[in-house]
Amino acid sequence: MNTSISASWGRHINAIPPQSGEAALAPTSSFVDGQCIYSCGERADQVYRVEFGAVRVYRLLANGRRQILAFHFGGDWFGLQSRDRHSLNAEAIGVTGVRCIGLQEEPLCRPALFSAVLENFSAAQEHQLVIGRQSAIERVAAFLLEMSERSGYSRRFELSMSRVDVADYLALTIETVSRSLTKLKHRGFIELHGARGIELVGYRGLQNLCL
Amino acid sequence: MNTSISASWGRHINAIPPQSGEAALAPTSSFVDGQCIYSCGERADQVYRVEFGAVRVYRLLANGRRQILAFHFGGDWFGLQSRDRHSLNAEAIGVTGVRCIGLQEEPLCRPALFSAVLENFSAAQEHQLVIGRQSAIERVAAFLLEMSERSGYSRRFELSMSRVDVADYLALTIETVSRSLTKLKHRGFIELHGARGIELVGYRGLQNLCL
DNA sequence: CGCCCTATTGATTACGTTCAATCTTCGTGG
DNA sequence: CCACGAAGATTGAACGTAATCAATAGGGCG
Repeated sequence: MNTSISASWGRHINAIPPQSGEAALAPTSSFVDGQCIYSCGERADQVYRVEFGAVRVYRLLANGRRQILAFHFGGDWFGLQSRDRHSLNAEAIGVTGVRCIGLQEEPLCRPALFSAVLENFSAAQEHQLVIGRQSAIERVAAFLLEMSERSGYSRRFELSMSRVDVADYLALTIETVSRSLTKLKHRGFIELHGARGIELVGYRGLQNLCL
Repeated sequence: MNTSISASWGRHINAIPPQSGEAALAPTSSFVDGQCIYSCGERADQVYRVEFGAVRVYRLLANGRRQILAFHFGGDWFGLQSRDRHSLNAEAIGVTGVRCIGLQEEPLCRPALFSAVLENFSAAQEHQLVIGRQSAIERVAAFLLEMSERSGYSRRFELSMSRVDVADYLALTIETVSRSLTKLKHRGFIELHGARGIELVGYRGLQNLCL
């Protein structure tokens, strides 16, 4: 059995009106924490870009197990699928702004979209490596480095997601994530500032853990 | 520690001359078992399509651990990267024919390529689910169903890869793969015919295992 | 037929999960 | 501003699954 999933909000209704210059192609919608952006089974006729906040893309398995496949942050494209219906769910993490672009307006083969998919693909492969062949502590170290990279390689940053999300991203339990963080702290690689604050003290040490 | 990796062959030299009709755009090369098609660090200026045989795409980690990210079979495109250099290795499994297409000749945004990437991306995500949240026996069951699907949903087929490859694909050890196969046999889901032959007796039972 | 490589099976160990209890953090209201 | 409560996070103990180490069996090829 796995971590229980907090109730998700219903779908979003009120879209922010399109901003001048961007015209009707790219309306921005705002979502609250946990709100669904799209869900498994829906038609996949839009592609999305995170404006602010963060997004988790995940799937639920029969027995309640959840796997988060990716986190997306400002500037990231997401929601592209090979089939015409979504096979995954996307939810906002905290207050999040998302720009939606209809695929009929947007040529599917636009270079920007192409490289966005390649980027997503590449990230998925990297993550396969992490969850496939890394130990718990190595996964957490890799995760912290990834999050640091996403905040412009800063030494000190705040995680936008809870331990449950981290665990379901790394295919671990929250307990193991917590224990691994504690070990990293004791080894002098990181400092913890509250539940979300992370400071990377031994950046190089963390990198050595990951390979 | 992990399974030791058999020595790989050097790079391929003698390409089969381009076939009439396909012109110089798509020369087909033939590879022997274990031969390298491309390796990590090389320039990624080509995209490939499997003509016959099979291909494994993998990465080696520092401590000798190997993760196979994908198997590719006849008709599959592979080798597309987000950066200009390969971050992975590709090797032939058995005698394998591969059609190479230079990216300068081929517009990167060609619809066929786009959907090929989406297909690869989708497969990578599915595999993330399997190695992230499935038990050993569930992974092996999922693998057998995947291989069956790749052979046209046939009930009886031959695996093209060894147990080591299966293990490194499923992020398990060969012993665990072997034990899981034995369990599946004892439960009446499959029959084993030699080391490579698989017969799916309880197709539905296998599917129930995977979700 | 015999050898070597691959696969299977067995025994033990180690790592992460599970179950359970405590502590921290953060939001709310007095 | 502090006290309270609830949710999230940490820590602890026992358990279970897969890894490891080791030995045997099977299959393919000379």
